[in-house]
Amino acid sequence: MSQTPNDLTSQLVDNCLPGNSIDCVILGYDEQQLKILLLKWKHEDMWCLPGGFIRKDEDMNQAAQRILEMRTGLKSVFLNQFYTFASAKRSKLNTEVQLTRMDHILKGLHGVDDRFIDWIKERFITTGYFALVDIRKTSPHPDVLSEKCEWKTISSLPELMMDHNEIIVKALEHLRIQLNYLPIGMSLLPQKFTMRDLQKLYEAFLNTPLERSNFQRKMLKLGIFVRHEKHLTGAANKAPYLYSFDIPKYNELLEKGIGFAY
Amino acid sequence: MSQTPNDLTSQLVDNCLPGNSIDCVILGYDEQQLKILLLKWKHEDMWCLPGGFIRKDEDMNQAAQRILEMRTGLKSVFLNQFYTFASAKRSKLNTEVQLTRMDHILKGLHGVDDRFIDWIKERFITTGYFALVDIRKTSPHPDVLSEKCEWKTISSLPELMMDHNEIIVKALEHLRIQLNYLPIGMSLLPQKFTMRDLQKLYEAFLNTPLERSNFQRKMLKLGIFVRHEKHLTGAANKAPYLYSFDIPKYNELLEKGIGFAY
DNA sequence: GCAAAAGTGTTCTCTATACACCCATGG
DNA sequence: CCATGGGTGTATAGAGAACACTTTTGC
Repeated sequence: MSQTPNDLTSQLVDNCLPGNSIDCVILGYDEQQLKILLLKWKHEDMWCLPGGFIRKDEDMNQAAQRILEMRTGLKSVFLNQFYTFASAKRSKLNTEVQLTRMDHILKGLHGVDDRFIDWIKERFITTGYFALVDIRKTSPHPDVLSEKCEWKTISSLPELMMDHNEIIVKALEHLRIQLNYLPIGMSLLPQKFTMRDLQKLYEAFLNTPLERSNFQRKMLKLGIFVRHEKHLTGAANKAPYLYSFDIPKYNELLEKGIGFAY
Repeated sequence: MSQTPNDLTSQLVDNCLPGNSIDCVILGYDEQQLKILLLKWKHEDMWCLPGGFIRKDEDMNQAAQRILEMRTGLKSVFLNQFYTFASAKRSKLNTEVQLTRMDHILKGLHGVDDRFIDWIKERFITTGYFALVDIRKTSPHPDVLSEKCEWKTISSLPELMMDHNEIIVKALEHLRIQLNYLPIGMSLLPQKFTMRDLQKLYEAFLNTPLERSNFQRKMLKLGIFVRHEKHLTGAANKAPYLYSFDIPKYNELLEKGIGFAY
């Protein structure tokens, strides 16, 4: 296994901050369900959040953007830091079996040597970011450790590595509390959508059904929508209007919070 | 300058995580104003947030509690992590003059050697915590670098070291967004208080005057208060009732958020 | 009695909610 | 013309805002 200045060891051990990492909870919405992008390890039924490390000359927020772009192909989407996980034992949450497998996978990679193994086994503090993306615009790419990168429905997530389940729980908690200040509609829906789409999205977040006609009226009264042509679905019923967001007005309103109760 | 196993250098360099620190925005309320606890450096007109480092075997949240207790004497108060500051240049925000002074102070301390200086000059990622405390219960203590530890009114803060002003701004932003989910009344006021006290507190947060009679009615309707005896101030007017929080009910309501608009 | 602040009442408006009704669409 | 879902109307109850009125306290 030849060592070049570009191999994994030098990329990480020499160029990244030791003991600090990033994990991304990337949220999407499709088929009326909230989904999270997860990675599956090579040859193992072991899932984890997309993550990475911070280069020595790089802002952590930049690093998170870089990681997000590598996994989704997306630039400039909504991305927020939400919590830093730093319990002393978090790297020890893996079982013996998991550790052995991890070792095996790592040693099979090109450019990994003992220096790398020592580096990665230290205590790590990881900062969680969450992103809101339009699933249809993403093209998921696995990283070197994984063979799959897939959207998983939030209500049926697999067991995850280390404390990654906890990280997701915390992300969703933050989401709930900040809901009124987050651009969920604009980030998660395609550019043009129906009021029904938007309602279903809110229902997914609030986990409760909302009254159709009141939702429509209250939303439109906010004055943040542009109405477009009607959308003929081919179904035997009245065609709904398509809407998009009036972005300046949307952002202005977001500052104050977009509150709902219905 | 003798080196013992208990000196500053070994306490920090050998026992703490490198490159990671903690800064605390400790919020109190007194004389109808929000205040933050700040430290003043020895011999210099240079202020900063109380902070510290994480021991190698210690959870970061524990470390924050330890730091808070050292500066205020308080255990078990409301303490929340809110953001991790990790721009690549944040340690380089100090001016040349500040750096020289810092060097001078550090070298004057017992148990500081070159190893320490090298350690402290590396890039640091700092995690911000904010605490809500009852000022009357605190007894502020300076740390080794500082000669004063004082409450400063939020509307007239001094210039702070590095990015500490930015950290405070971010803390207040988080506070504003999470306001309805934070136990501000219970944490910042003394155990017994009047409705007027509570109103003034909310006015300080919301930065807007509220209508007295409506505030009182709406608050009491929440059903989270216990009414006590009247409080005779000695002033020539009707004496107000004292109240305290019904803690179980208060916590239950907090989960859902205590919303205000008045 | 008077001033000041606490406590309670009243009125008006606005919003949330529930549900009724009509409209478009395709079979 | 019927079933289905979209769009609009309406009646009622409750919340919020403004302000009037009464009560308590010390001088």
